[in-house]
Order: sequence, then C-alpha cells, then structure tokens
Amino acid sequence: MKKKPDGDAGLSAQIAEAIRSSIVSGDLDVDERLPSEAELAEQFDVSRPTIREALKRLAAQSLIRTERGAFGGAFVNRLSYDEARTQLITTSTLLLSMNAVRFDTACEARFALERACAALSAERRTDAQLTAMQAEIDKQAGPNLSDEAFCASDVVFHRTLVDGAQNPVLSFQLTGAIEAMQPLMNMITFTARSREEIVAIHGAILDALTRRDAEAATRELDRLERYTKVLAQKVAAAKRSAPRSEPAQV
Amino acid sequence: MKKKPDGDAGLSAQIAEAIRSSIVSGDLDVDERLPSEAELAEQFDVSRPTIREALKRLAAQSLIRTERGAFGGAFVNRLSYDEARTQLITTSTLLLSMNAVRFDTACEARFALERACAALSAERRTDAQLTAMQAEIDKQAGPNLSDEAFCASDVVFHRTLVDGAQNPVLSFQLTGAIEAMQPLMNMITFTARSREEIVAIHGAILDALTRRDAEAATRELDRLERYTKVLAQKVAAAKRSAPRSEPAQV
DNA sequence: TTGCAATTAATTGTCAGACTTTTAATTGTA
DNA sequence: TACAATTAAAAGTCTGACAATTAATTGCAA
Repeated sequence: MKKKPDGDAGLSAQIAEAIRSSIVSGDLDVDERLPSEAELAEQFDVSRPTIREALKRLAAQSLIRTERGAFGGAFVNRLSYDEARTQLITTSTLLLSMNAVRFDTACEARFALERACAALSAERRTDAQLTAMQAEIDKQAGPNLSDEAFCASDVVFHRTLVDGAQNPVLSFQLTGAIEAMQPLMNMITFTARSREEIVAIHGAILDALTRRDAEAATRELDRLERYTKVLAQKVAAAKRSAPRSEPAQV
Repeated sequence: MKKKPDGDAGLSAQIAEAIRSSIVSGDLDVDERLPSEAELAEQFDVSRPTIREALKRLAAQSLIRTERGAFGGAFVNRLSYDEARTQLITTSTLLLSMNAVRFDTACEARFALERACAALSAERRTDAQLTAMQAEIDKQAGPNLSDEAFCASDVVFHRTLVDGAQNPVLSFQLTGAIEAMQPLMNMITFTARSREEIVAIHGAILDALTRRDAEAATRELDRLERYTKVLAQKVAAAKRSAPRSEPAQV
C-alpha cells in the first residue's frame, strides 16, 4: 500500500486515491483482501471513520466490496460487465439530463454508435437473437400497449441488435448510449400511426440481419434515426403551441 | 427527501440511494444545497458518521460536491462532460484490465465506434482540427520519440478526429473507448517500420477528412484496425517464444 | 458614514472509544 | 463422527468531542 501523496482534498479522498491506484496498478489483485479497517487506520495514521469514508468511496465505484463477520473485510472487486454497464448508464443519464443536451444531439450519437455495430451484427447474429427480436416486434405491434412498455420493448430490441455483434466491449459501450436515451424517448407520446412506422422499420432491420445484409441494416437504422428526429420535432412543436403541464399529443 | 426503502444493504447505502433518487428524479435541482449533515442525520434518524458515509458515496460519483465553512454543505453537482468522461475512462480501463479482454475484442470495439463518427467528422471537421491532427502526425514522424509519447500523440490524434463530429455526446462515449485502450497499446513496442506505416495511415485519414471524403476515412480506419491487430499478434507471438520479464521486441 | 478588523456562528473534517451484528473457526459434548 | 455452544474477528453504528474553514455580523476608528 502506498503512502498518501498529500494534496489537500481531504484525508479520506487521499486515502481512497492511494488505494485506488494500488488496485489499478495491479499491486492488489482481484479478490485480494485489504487489511482490516483498524489496520488501515494504523497504516495511514488516521482514525477508523476516515478509513471507512475512503472505503465507501471505492465501494460506490464497485472497486471493492465488503463482507462482514470473521475473515470478512474489504476485497478488491472484479468489475463485471453488468456493474460497469450500470455505472455507465447512470453517468450517461445524468449527463444528458443535467446538461440540456438537445434531443437531436443525443439521437445522432445513439444511432451513429448503433450503426457502428450493425455490420458486425449482420455477420454474427445468432438465430436465437433473430427470434428474440421478432418477439419484440410482435409485442410492439400488439394493441393496448402503454408508451412505457413500447419504449421498454424498443430498448430490448436494440440491445439484442447490439449484442448480435458478439463483442461484449461494444455491448457495454452501446447499452449506455441506448438506455440513457430512454428517459428522452419516454417524453414522446407515440401515436398508433408512428408505432406502425417504427415497427415497419424494425421489421426491415430484422430482415436485413436475417439476410446478413450489413448495408441494408445500416440504411434502415439511418431511416429510423431520421424518423425518430421527426417525431421529436413534432412533439416539440406541439409543446410550443400548447404549453400545458400535460404532455402534448402529437 | 424520500424515506429509506428498507432493503438491507447497510444504512449508508440506503440513504445514499434515497438521496441519489431525489437527484435523478429532479426533486433536487443542480446547485441546490442539501440539508446539513446534522439535519440529514435527524431526518433519517441515524448518526452523523452514517450520513457522511452516504455523502462520500455520492461524492465519489460526482453527484454532489461539498464545501466547508458557514453556509457550506453538500450541493447537487452538475455533471460536466469532463467528469463524466473521467468516470467512463476509469470504468472502461478497469473493465478491460480485470476481465482478460482479448486485444482483438477491444480493438474491434474501438475502431467500430470510431468509424461510427468518421462520416460525421468528414462532414463537420473544422480547419483548426485538421491543423491539430497534422501537428500530431508531424510529432509521430519525429525521431527520438518514446513509445509512450508516440501512444499519447496517437490518442490526441484520434480524440481530435472524434471531436470533429461536433457531437459532445459522441465525444464523451468514444473517448472512453479510445483512452481505455491506451494501456493495451502501451504494451506494444513500436518499431521504426511500424510507426512509419501508422503515420502513413494517419496521413491518409487526414487527407480523407480534408477532402470531406467519408467513405475513404472509414476505409482508412478499417486499414488501421487491421494493421493494429497484426502488430498485436506479432507482439504476442514474440512474447510466447521469448517469455522474458522485459517487453518483447517485435 | 464608511472601511476595515475582530468576532461569531454554521458547517464540514477528523478523532477516540464504545457497543452491536454478522460470520467463520474452534471447541466441547453426545 | 455429528452437532451445538463458544469464541474471535471484522464490519456496522452510535455518541460526543474538537479542529478547521468560511460567510456574516459586529464593533471600532477614521
């Protein structure tokens, strides 16, 4: 364990940083146990609450996990794809909601990224993934589906498309982009007509993947991007002309 | 501020979650001040150290910042692109280093993402960005450049390329992918010959962007991806045949 | 009245020590 | 040998205190 590099940002922050660097540098291996809080307190010459604050910072980033009881303690955590994805979604969602990002900007980014794996997906998708996507399309075409359920199914459809590339790193990155868009998509009230159009494009995408036609898949994603932007513009226009507290109808 | 939803994951974790949801739901606005630690302790009916642990968790994720002194306290933080990017890089780097991700997989993801914005970049890049990229190419072609400096310049080149798309959300996502690759790239020792090849491809990319030729830019990125994978294979092969502690020469 | 210095109050940062709860290992007993 | 009781280690939590920081207030003098 390294010494604390004494900048003034609070003792607990310094200690957290010292331990963090021990982890990322590989000084501490995955699943290795850190010294107990009491021992750390002695090593760093601070009190136990200070050590605890430092450990909580690391726990918040999933760098460590703690177990209670005898032979418990803090252990270096193997960052799983799931945990990493959860963190990315949290960060992306906050970034979008706190920085007044235009819908167009987020939408463009999302589809640019998604097109990035369309070619790989066309090449590598499994039959099971095609089946799963068809199931979502059927669900989306069904009647009596709330906007939320429609959007949720939309997310599943696109996640499956992304997973089709069989590249976990790509899936990790793209899921963040797609799910962070979810709150923005939920602001759109989908008419029967617009759902019909979206389902049709989803069908065309699925068809392209089935035929392993990368070029067509990319083209259809592009069409979906343009249509999504049009929908958003209509919602925005409706809101401007009738700025009620109730969500505007397109 | 909401009640704690009583799952058992530790009081401080519950409280952190309660405050987090107040922030993401918009109950608490950006720059709004939270109650003091003493008040929070009373509200949640726990002690101040417990509240502090909860706040440190949130601070670790840049959701809040704290200021000392009278009228100080914890404030809801506006998550900046910079902070978000830093977090994404940390997460991505750890994910790659802790999960034995194959170089090919990470490389494929990185270039797939980068190609995603090549078209936008060809369309929108500024002249200043072209100049900046040329400057990096010149640096990379210079003699007596350490491998680390070469890699660092490579990162800057690609970041500028990404920024050329003029989409901050895209830049945020892609920077994570590119910079997380950096430690893996640093494991490659670049020979004079391989540098020459890379610089040539960089030049071709820049040329394509200058001509606003999206198709050529994409093609050159593809070429760079294939070449990077070849280099990595050579390094891996050299390591297998001569497994020293010193980095193998290609 | 104005300007500056000293005081004050609010708040986070840190510490010390104690007690509670959880959990695994050990010990003791049937 | 199997199972129950004991023990010990460790995190989780609480209480109370003091230090450090900073904005507002107060007081004094020009």
